[in-house]
Amino acid sequence: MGKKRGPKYEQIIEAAVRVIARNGYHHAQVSKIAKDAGVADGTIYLYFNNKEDILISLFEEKMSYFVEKIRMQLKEAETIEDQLKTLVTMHFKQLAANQEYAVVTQLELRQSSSALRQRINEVLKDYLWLIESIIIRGKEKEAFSPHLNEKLARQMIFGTLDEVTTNWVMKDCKYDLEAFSEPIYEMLLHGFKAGVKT
Amino acid sequence: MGKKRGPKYEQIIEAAVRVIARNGYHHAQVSKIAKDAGVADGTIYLYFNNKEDILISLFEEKMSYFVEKIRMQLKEAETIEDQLKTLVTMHFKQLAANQEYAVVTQLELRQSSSALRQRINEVLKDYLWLIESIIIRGKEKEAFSPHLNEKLARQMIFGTLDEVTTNWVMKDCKYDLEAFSEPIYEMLLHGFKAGVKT
Amino acid sequence: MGKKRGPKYEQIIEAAVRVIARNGYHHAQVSKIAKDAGVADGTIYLYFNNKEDILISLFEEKMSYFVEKIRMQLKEAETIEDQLKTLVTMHFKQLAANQEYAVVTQLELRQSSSALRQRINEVLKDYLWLIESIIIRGKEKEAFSPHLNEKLARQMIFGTLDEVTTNWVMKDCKYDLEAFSEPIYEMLLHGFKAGVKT
Amino acid sequence: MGKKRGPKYEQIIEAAVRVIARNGYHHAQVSKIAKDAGVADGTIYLYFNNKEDILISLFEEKMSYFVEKIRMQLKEAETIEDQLKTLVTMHFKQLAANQEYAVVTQLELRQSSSALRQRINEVLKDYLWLIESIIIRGKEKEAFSPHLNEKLARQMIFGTLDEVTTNWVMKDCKYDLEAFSEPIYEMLLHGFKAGVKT
DNA sequence: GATGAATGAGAATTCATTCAT
DNA sequence: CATGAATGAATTCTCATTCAT
Repeated sequence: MGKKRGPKYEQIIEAAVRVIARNGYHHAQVSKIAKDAGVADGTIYLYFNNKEDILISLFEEKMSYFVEKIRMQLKEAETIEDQLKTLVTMHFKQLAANQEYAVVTQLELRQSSSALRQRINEVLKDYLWLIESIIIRGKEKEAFSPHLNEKLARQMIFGTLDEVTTNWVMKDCKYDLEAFSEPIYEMLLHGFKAGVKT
Repeated sequence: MGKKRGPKYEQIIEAAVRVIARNGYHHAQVSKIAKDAGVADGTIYLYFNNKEDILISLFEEKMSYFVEKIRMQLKEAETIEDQLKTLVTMHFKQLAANQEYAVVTQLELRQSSSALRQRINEVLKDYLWLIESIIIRGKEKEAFSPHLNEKLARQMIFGTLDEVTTNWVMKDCKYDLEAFSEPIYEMLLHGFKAGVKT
Repeated sequence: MGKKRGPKYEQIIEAAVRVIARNGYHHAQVSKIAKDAGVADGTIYLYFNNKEDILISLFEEKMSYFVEKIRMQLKEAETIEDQLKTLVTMHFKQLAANQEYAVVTQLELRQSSSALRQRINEVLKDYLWLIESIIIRGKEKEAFSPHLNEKLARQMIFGTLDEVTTNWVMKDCKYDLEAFSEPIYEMLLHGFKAGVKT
Repeated sequence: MGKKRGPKYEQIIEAAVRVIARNGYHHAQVSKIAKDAGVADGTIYLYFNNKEDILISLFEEKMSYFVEKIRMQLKEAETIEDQLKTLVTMHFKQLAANQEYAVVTQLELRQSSSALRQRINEVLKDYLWLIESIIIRGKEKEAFSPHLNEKLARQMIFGTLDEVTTNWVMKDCKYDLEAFSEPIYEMLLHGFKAGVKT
């Protein structure tokens, strides 16, 4: 049974990100991760139950930090508009700041079996809910159309951010992702505002 | 080398869709596909160069039909608004009508190696360009904001449609996907109209 | 059952030599031979029982011609010494004149299964016996040592000619094989003369 | 990558000799070798890079021992004549002592692809050079004809020994191979001595 | 006679996981 | 705690041969 935490736990996760980013999901063997982490193959299994568990843990670890950072910034934002802007900006900013991780989440981890992706989605739920709560508050405060379907609006936000980021990663991160924050924010905002008296 | 066309070519593609949808990408062995298609294993290789070629061909075949159908419907649409509406509606309608295929594209085929996904993206380009051309015409006809970034708008459309469809597939296609056409269309339209005097 | 003879019989044999020489034994598929011979795959089986039969027949055909040519030349040779000289010279001369065939016999056909090589040896027997008969006559005429073991002497002749030819083929036939006739003849002759009063 | 040596390295090589001798080259599957060696299939790949590597290693291992043994015996031989005699005797003696290995080298290993045989020839070079050096010394010491072509003489020796051994193996090793040492030695010696004053 | 589309058996290799030390 | 040697299941593709036309 994986007994989490300990210095090696982090080492292994970091090694997994590096190995997957460099070699691709399908060439990221446990033995490579072990070597990169500076531990023996068997040691991996003292910290994780199996290979899938490494990937889930990697995603959990990184994602909770990702969401936490956004959650904190959102507290600074006063209006709903500012919150939406903050969300978009922070999403791009964090992924642009960690391109190795971006490659892993946008491209490599998607090659995992559908079973694993189900579990990854569980981890994502926290973030999706954060997005949805902005929509809900936007409707309450009449900043967004009262007819807005919250789930669909959330899917539009996440789908758009994800597609834009994936395109950027597939172009080898060679242009400025954060520059898209403003136009994406604009389009989303207007999409949600429709019918609101201004 | 695969000499395409012939009745068995279609049989094998259809069998591949069924086998992948039922067993998942990683358990879709060539022998299973052959059996389901009612041909010998070796026969597969008279029509396809290798397993990957089956998947590419499957996607090409289905996707070109998918796009062609939308392209034809678009001709009926007079205004840009109608065209956007048609795009969204037809996208959902066709995937809703072929749930087995939807599972294959939204979930299973994404597990393919990055090499294969590169080739899948090539096939997608035709569709992406069709979407982008609607945006461009929309700007020309001043139906959409003149400041609209065409690529980003295209990514918003595709990202949204894809995310909505994937969520639907992951919920086992148990609700009505086509019902989302209207609200999604509305959000997208307003997102693009922004700043246009009406 | 292969009903030999007919123009295609020869075509197929010649095609087999060419295909094996160019592609190597392991890449000489029946379909390639058929194509090169300008007949359908199935036609091969009207003239030969199976793939092995093509190879055996090829060897038989070529070998009987090879031996016949030597046998005829031997008639011109008056002394045993001349006969030995003729044998060596003709062996090299014929292989040097048909390098494609030399590659096939010296390198490619040896990769065949031991079962096939057993049958090839059967075909060789005629030639081996021709060699042996020279030895025997040499002993009778007291040109060779009376203690000579005929089988061993024959193996020495054939082993030497074969090794020399194989080395030549492995060096891409790029030096003059026939030039070795004289020195090889000399060594063999003296090897057999040993102890004979001269 | 194969980390040679260790008790299993030897086990696997010995198993390969047995399996090939019994089943023939083409039926010597890796799994059979593993089973015979008493290890798991995968273990093979901890010691060898691939199947071909087993065969090369087998040949290297055995051949270097074979040559070393002859080299040592040659030191005991004072005259060139003794050396030639030793060479012939030891060649036959060692193969006669290990009939399973003789079958492998004389028949089975020759079925390998030309790529593999190229590598086998590399290993053989050491032995061929040992033979050639005897010829050279023989000429220097005027035991052999000064006109002797060293390469051809070497090919005569090796070709003869090889042909005699192959004939013996094809007759199921059922007569005494070593008994041929003397007559073969005699023929070779006289072949090389020609023209030498005695 | 001639065709060629269809058949289907057979094997090397990888890599997540274990467990004796 | 940590190690790393050993395990063994699992799958694509080739090609000699057949037989309906």
